[in-house]
Amino acid sequence: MYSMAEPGAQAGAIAELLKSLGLTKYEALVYIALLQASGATATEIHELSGVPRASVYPVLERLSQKQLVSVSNTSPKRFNPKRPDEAIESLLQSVENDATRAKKVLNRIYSLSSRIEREDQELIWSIHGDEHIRARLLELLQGAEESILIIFYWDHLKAELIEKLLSLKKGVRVEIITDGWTAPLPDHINVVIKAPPKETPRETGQKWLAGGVFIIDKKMAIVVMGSKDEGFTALYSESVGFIRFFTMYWNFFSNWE
Amino acid sequence: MYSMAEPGAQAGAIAELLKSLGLTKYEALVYIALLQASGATATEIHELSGVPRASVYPVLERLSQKQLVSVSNTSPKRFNPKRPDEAIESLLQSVENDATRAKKVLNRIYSLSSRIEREDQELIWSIHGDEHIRARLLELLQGAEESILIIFYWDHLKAELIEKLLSLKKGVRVEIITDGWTAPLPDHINVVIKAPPKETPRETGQKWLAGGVFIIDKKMAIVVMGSKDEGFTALYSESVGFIRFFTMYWNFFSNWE
DNA sequence: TAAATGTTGTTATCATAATAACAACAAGTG
DNA sequence: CACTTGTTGTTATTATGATAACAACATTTA
Repeated sequence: MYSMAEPGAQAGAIAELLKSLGLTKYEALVYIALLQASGATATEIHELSGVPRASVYPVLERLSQKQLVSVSNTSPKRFNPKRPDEAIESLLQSVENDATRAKKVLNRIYSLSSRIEREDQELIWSIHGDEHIRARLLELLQGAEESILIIFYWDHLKAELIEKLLSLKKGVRVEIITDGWTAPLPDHINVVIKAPPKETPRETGQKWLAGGVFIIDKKMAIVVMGSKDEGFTALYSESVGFIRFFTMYWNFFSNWE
Repeated sequence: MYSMAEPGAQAGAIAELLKSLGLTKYEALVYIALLQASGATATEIHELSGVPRASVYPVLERLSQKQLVSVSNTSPKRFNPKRPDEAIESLLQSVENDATRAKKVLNRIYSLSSRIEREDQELIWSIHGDEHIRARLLELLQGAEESILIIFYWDHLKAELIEKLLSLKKGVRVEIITDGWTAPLPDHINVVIKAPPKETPRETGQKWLAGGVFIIDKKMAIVVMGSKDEGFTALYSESVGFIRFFTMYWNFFSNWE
């Protein structure tokens, strides 16, 4: 039994997707099986889905609670799936309901709470992981109102960064120090090309060192650094000291060589 | 310690909501606590949330993976929550992504699968539960193209049903037998008032018997019946026998007394 | 300064509940 | 009878929730 055209092969992957809509693995598998054989009996479903026959019954019960399948009153019972787009739409709907309700309450808690003013701006926050840093960085850049200073040696992110910068509103003055630039240059963006700061053989220590400094509106700075093997770390802060330091750093670089 | 205005009291309820967005109970509780004290330390969070101090660390780790909190690199560490609307929006976003991907694949499976034609129309399907029946019924009525025949003695649903019927497109001819009608009467709707079929003392057996018959486009019939204490059951089918039976039933009623 | 105390962050361990998987059986069906 | 269906109970297995113990520091106090 090595062939069977296994739709069950990809079923596992889809099951994962359906889990975030609140289904269990079995519920997902059973539903998927039913789509391939509307009106199947419990046993047929069991065979198609790989779910133990005994488990199929309670699972179908739950699915019919959730309005994803209907049950015939024949003997043996037969089951019918709700059309997938309807099904997913209705699951999503209920998640969205929860989301808006949660949003409402949480927002109240957030604004209502006499949040202890802890001089957030004096703290330095850190983020780990390529993806997280990327997301946060783009988010922060998006919020820029006046000016952005950048030092940038990080090939991986280059394309996305450029795109984001080009999409900023005109009023924002952008100054960039980097090792190469191929995109169009609106007049509010000023690029200075500099060779990467290869402090002698970079292979000493780690390979593929990359990094960047971003200073936004003179009141928020983000520093990214990392290497292929150690992963990336970013710091960001509104602390005046932090900003002053990296502004100096930027100026130093800007006037170098 | 009986007062303290317990925001933790409702926290449990909100935690439930957040679970459908993919958070665990602890993740929810910790995040909620953080909203009340941005920039708190692990210990403070522990005190506010009731989550064991040792558990707070891994939970915060997961939350920061999910981009819901950021971490300072001070000692002790301090934590900052993402603004609740952003947070929820981004969680919801990822669920929606999964949903659309799932929808795509499932629809393909559904349409592609040489669904064994099992003469669905010969089967009779059943639904249980007030809410489920309501939802399905309205959905089916919505799909009507030509005609709807109705026998209706079910106070609970009356308002919604009327609304739905009035919202149908003009082409659909509607014939209703019921015990009372107060809404406006467009000329494609025809109502016959009849006293409920009280087959002598209805208290014999169950109290509050209610029910209805709906025949849509002469090719789909839904029958609802139930009582306050036993709950409701609905049958629906495209079986010709089923439809013929209830059409006769309708005619019988229509010409009665 | 040395000892005592408290805090933080980390790890290991245990408990519990949800889900998954299996085995057994009674009732129904042909 | 042989077979299938539907149901029940029991046992893994996993994810999550909860507790305990500890090393590293920092703070206090004598």
